[in-house]
Amino acid sequence: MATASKLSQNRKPGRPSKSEDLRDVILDQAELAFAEFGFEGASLRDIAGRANVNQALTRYYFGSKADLFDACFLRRGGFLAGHRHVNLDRLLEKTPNPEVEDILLAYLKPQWDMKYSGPNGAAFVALQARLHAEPEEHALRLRREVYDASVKRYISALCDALPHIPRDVISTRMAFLVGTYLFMLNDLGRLDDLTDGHLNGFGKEDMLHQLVTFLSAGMRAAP
Amino acid sequence: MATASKLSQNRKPGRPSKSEDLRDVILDQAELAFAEFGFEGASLRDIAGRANVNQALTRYYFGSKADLFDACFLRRGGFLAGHRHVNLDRLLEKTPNPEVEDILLAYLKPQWDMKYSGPNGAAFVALQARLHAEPEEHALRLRREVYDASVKRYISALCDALPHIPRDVISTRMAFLVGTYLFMLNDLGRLDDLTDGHLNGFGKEDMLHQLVTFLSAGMRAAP
DNA sequence: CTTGTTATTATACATATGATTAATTTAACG
DNA sequence: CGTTAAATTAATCATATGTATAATAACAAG
Repeated sequence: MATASKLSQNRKPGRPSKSEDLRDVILDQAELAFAEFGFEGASLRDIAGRANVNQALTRYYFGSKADLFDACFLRRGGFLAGHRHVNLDRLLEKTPNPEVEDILLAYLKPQWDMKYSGPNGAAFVALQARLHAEPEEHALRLRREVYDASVKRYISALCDALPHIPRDVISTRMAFLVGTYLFMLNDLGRLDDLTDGHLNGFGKEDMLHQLVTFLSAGMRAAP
Repeated sequence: MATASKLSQNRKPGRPSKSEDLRDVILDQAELAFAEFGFEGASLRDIAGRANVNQALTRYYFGSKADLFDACFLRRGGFLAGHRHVNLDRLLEKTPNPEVEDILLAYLKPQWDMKYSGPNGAAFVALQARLHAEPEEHALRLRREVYDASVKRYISALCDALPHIPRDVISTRMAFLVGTYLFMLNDLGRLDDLTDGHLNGFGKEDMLHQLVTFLSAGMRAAP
């Protein structure tokens, strides 16, 4: 562990550790606000207020509101993509020819865990769902930048596991999958409405298992 | 077909046919704007401008901005739910014990057709996707009001077709399904990104078929 | 035509917002 | 301590927005 003096050497002068904290505090609160109200609905004043910080600080650190949103998304999105990447590495290392279920689980689990890691994790799920519903070109670029590489690796893994199914079909089904789990995670709390409350019997892990079962069967279906 | 004189008798005095048209023109333009920019992002001025109408007219006809949004959603949402209802009626009448594929197709086709019925149909799909990503209580009530009854009927039909699968599981999978097709329809134009352009070979009908295949397999999966 | 009701517009109001600038504080360093 | 650069704040700007009101236009009825 680095000593305090070493840390202060690495740090640029005039930039104390406290400021790094504020940067993250702003990001955390922005995450919550964007998730709850959407990009247009959230206001910089509100975000700054939640963070107990002057509004101009958001501009100082992140530039425009759009830049703040991007920073928000890239932070946790990058973490998520990285986690997925590692999961697939480990799986392929351990099992040369993994089952479809295992591949899907490697993909879904990080998002799942994030959702239940706390309010900000859940907020990020909502953020993703919103971003997917956004038709703007910029939103599309963001998503591609963060996720595309990882998704393509998983498509390849699925192709290996399902050699009799054309790659085009697998790609399409992978897109189905993204919609399914995103929507589902975001809507989970209200799923009871459809089940007349019978859903309470399912725990979080049960639900993940159900999702994997459902999606694996879809992946395996003869085209 | 009613004569012009008869029509003018049915109409309330002081409410000429032209005004009914404007009401719909506003709804059409609001639909496009809400779909493109979201509820907060769309502005009444912009909507009124597109409709070549004074902004105060939106208030005159619909009240608040939120009311306009609701009217927007209920109009086409009601049409959609009705279409689904009829489709299931006809299916059950024709085939007492229909296949899962037929049930799902009856559910999905109306939305599919709407998407390709023109710009406003496509906009409504985007609107739905946005509304689903919205955590507000009001958005939830809207969706439930429009869709819940219809969805529950389809769940029952699926339970009959899959007697060995518990109702809870079917309900959950039906929720999966909604997420899948909504995001997919909304994302369809950009699906090429994942397939390196190979998707062009699939026509609209092919894609619907692929979706039904995928979802049917998921529905049938042993839980 | 006159009247009363509805449809439509022109205009104004109050406010919330993102951006911006200048001033102030904080901390590292010589 | 004093200097310097970065971090943080206070205050202002210009504007876009939803709401609201009053005036006008269109139209049916008598």
